[in-house]
Amino acid sequence: MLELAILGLLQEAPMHGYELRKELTAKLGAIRAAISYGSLYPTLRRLQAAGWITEAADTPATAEEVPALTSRRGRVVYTITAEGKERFAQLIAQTGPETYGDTGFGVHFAFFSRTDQATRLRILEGRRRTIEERREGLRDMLGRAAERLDAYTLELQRHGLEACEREVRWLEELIANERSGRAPTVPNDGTAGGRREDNSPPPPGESRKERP
Amino acid sequence: MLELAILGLLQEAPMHGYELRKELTAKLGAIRAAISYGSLYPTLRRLQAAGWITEAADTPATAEEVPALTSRRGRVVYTITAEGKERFAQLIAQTGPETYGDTGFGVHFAFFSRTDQATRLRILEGRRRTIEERREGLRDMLGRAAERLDAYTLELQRHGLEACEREVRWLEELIANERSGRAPTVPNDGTAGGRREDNSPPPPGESRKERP
DNA sequence: GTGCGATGTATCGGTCCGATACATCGTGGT
DNA sequence: ACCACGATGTATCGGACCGATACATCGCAC
Repeated sequence: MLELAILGLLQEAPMHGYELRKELTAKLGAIRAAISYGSLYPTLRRLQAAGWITEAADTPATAEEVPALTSRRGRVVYTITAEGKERFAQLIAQTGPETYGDTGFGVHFAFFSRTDQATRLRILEGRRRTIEERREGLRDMLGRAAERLDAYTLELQRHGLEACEREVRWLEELIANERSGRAPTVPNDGTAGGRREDNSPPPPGESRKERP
Repeated sequence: MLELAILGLLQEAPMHGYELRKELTAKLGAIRAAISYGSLYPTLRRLQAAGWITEAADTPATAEEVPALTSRRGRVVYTITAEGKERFAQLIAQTGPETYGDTGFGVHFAFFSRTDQATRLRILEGRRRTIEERREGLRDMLGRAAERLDAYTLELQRHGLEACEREVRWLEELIANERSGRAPTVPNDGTAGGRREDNSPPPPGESRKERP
């Protein structure tokens, strides 16, 4: 999963590790907390060994002018290679069980703008299937096995069931949208607030002021 | 996390691995898919080495009668020890950042019927704090950095934000309920009260008897 | 002038997962 | 009478990922 995410991000611009982590956190913030360096750096090493990215010290071209003190030491910039782009295309196009799990789906979805429509549809439907199954499992539990579980566990299941139902509805919408031809849900104009059409009552006083 | 869950389950009844996994999946079905044997068995080994559980072959006492053919071979039953119960009490009572993450919170919550009220409250509030922070991060993203992200990523964030808001509301309810004294929430029909004959006496001034 | 938070790279031990292997049991189909 | 198949059941291995930790630089506020 990390491999896919890194390759996808480096396709937008070369970056160094710290930056990569920040972008990763921004892009995947909805599904995972923050990528650990303990996985990031080894993965970068692995990608480099496979020839999918290249590593270059970030010494400015005018290095001789400020050689020692301000030398920006250590900063290592990673760039994706042609083989890396190929690898990304291969990873992003392939679907399977691991694509439908929470993390896998999230990462794939985050790169939907680089995924062709047929694959997008396949992933959305596979994810829906997965969540529907989880939902049915929870329904069964709340029905048949309810008396075996204590009230807290039951409440947890109930909350999980609700989340499943909600996600299925969300996926339905996305699938319908996808089939109708238009790419994303609602296009993002410059007004930065996402869409609102169902709920979210309190917009007013929020017009972005500059710093006081 | 697995350690806590296993200790908690074995406190209800001795079990063998397969059964443990099923119960684990039932109890934690809302938060994780299914526990892998690749983590279950090594953890069992670890718990046994620490003296928190004991292992016993499930050969029936009348084994001599049907020695070879129907010998139920292999079946290994694990039982929690006194030290194990102590360890569980210690684990269930301690709170910290890892208690507020998705998995950690779920496992702790699933054993709330064995947790004293003060700890329950502390965990619920910590979780709420964590989700609120995640929510703020997503809000910022959707506000400030919206133009830097494509429509699909934005939609993912929006969905994540909604989930955060929903969970915060859920937690508020649980906290209010907890403060008011009644143990679990009372969801749909009010008949969800399935309890087993647990003994959870240790914390004073907490344990709820079922007589109003 | 100095402490402190952000930037930045890197490793280590440990937890957990997915794939795989293998054996037994009951049931139903042919 | 046979056996295929899915459930039950135990177990290991390689790999992905995390949390803690260490260390060094930079800008800036006090």
